[in-house]
Amino acid sequence: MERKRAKSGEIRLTEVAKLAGVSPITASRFFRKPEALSPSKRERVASAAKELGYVPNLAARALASQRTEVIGVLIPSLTNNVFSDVLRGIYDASEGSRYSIQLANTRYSILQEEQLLRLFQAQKPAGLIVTGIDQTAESRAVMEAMNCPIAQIMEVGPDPVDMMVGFSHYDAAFAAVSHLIPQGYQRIGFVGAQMDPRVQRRFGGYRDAMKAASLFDPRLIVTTPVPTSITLGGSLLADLLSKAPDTDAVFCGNDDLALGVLFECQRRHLSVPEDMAIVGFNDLEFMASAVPPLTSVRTNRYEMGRSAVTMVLAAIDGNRPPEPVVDLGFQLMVRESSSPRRA
Amino acid sequence: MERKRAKSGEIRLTEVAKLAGVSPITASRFFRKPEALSPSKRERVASAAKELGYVPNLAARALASQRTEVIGVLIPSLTNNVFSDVLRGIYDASEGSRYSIQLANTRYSILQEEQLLRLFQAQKPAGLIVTGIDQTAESRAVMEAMNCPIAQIMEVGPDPVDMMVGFSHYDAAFAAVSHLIPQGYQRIGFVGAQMDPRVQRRFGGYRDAMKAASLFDPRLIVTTPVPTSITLGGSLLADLLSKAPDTDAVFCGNDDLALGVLFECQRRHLSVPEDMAIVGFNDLEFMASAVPPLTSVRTNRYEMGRSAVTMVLAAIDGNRPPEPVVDLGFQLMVRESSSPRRA
DNA sequence: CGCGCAAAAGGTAGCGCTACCATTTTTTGC
DNA sequence: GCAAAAAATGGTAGCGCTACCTTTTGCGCG
Repeated sequence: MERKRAKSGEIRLTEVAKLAGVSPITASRFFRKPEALSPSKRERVASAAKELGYVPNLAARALASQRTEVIGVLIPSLTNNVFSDVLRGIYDASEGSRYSIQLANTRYSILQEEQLLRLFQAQKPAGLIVTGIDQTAESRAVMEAMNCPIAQIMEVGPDPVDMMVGFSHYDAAFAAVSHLIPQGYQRIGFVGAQMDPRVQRRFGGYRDAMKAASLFDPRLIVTTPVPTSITLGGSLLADLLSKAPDTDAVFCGNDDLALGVLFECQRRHLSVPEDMAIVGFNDLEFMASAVPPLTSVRTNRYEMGRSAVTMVLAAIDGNRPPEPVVDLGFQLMVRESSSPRRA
Repeated sequence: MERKRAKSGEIRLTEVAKLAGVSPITASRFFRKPEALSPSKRERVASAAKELGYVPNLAARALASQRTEVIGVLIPSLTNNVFSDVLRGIYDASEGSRYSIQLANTRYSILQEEQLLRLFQAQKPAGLIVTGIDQTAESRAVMEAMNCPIAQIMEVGPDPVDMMVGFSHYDAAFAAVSHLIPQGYQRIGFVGAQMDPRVQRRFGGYRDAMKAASLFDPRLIVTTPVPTSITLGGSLLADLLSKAPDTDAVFCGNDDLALGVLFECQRRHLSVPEDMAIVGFNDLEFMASAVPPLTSVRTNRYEMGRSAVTMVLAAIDGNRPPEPVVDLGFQLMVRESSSPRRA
């Protein structure tokens, strides 16, 4: 009894072709370029496929055609609301294209990122979207070897691997802090968590804006590598106030911290902005509906995801954008929490 | 000039085998079962692979072996914080296993879900995790045809496709509302958004708890199919108060709405809980740090993701759990926002 | 009515890997 | 010290699909 390799038992393209009375290659074309078939054959293949419940084998397709219809996406966190907006943009833009998104989570670890990139490499994605511009040399080497369009998102900077869509966190933070100063605030604290590269650049903007106004004081700075959360914002404000009780404003590394700071102010019966101004970063949805509404830096997260995919898809089709680096900018949303000081 | 099919140009296993002086199949084994090689060959293959920078071709592997090392995950939303916790559990549990997660977003559409399931089917994942228990008949048929372990998460119910990890949204809502009543609240409103199946079951719990106490009144109910947000919570409370100005408590379909309700109360100078009690659902991180702290129903989201993956992985290895349906329960977190009424 | 050309369809030969045996080498038991 | 069992290795033949090229068909036109 001849024992041959077990077949998968699934319907194959050949069976569909046979039922439709065409050659396998014609059936194959039906799924890839239906307009290349004559209407009669198209009809026959379609009904044969439906009758048999044919499901194409993507692995076989990928192997034979040497390409996949997958776009890999690397993001550092799923918990952070910021990325959910980026992802919405990514998913929306990929909708309708025949590409599907493969998401991976680096957890803010560049080593994890390196590993995931190698995993993606084995998958030969048609395109790649990675977060940030601080990859390891090894990661860069892998990306450069991947031979597919790559978009770095969230930031802009020199020396893109391929394409870039983002904005300057430094400039945005600089603008936010520079807005507070003429409003009459002097003892402006910085609270930051996670301290990933982007938060560090925001800190840089804060520092330089403060120095430019001769207001910089290291006692006004409270940071932690702990992942960000709303609760953490409260503790960090408590720390800040114990170090610098005369703090009259806080620039927060992100909006979650800002909301935590607001709650802590409420708990301490500090009124905002009279006793304490608050400025956040990202302008998440709740900032406008908090009481009082909180000032923040609006960033175009949805659009960032959307453009990254659009650029990658265009590049796959050979239409590279004229300018590989796109700066989407930011917008300071001034609200009651940073109103001019009356004192 | 003979024109043959273009090779990918990448290093293949054969090349690695040649350099290592072993047969291709031995090299292949090195990557799948290294302990089956003698130490000397293992060493030689390893260094050959490294020297050539070999990257395995996953498509070829999947085609030849008839399986993949991918677990498909279908969730309805990326924006909703609830799922980010589930996803963390999923990613954490898959870490270390050789399986990778392929995430897809149904956007609360069962038709989208159907389509994505078909896409997954073509990929032959080793396992599948889907959200909820309300799939279309067509979706169920696809899942049953997929011949891989499947876990439904977020809810428990009768008739699992395969396995289930969740809790009863009905019971949780019933418990939350039943807690409010003996505290002295009578005119307890319900605000809900999105109104996906789980929120509808929460509403069922609310309704039945209210009816059981003879407090049910349709004027106390405000819902919208619009996706949930914090801001929306404020508008829904406004609607509720215009329909039923004597409302003295609100049970919110989720925590975002609850926070929005809190902000709206602050805006209207209604004190919580004296003028208005608030109860949310899910117990997101901010509930405990809000001012006042907000009562909510804690759900084991992280654990849900973790167990789902653990169960699927075990099932892949042939170790099906004795009980296919796991109820992770819930916990009512009573906080100041639902303190006993003084009036 | 045959010619030329484009469109449609088909044949062949892999894509890079692993399942399934068969074979060789090493270990073990007595 | 030798047979039997176990471990390590190799040869062969696909997995299901599509690239590449060739052949057939359809059709307008002189």
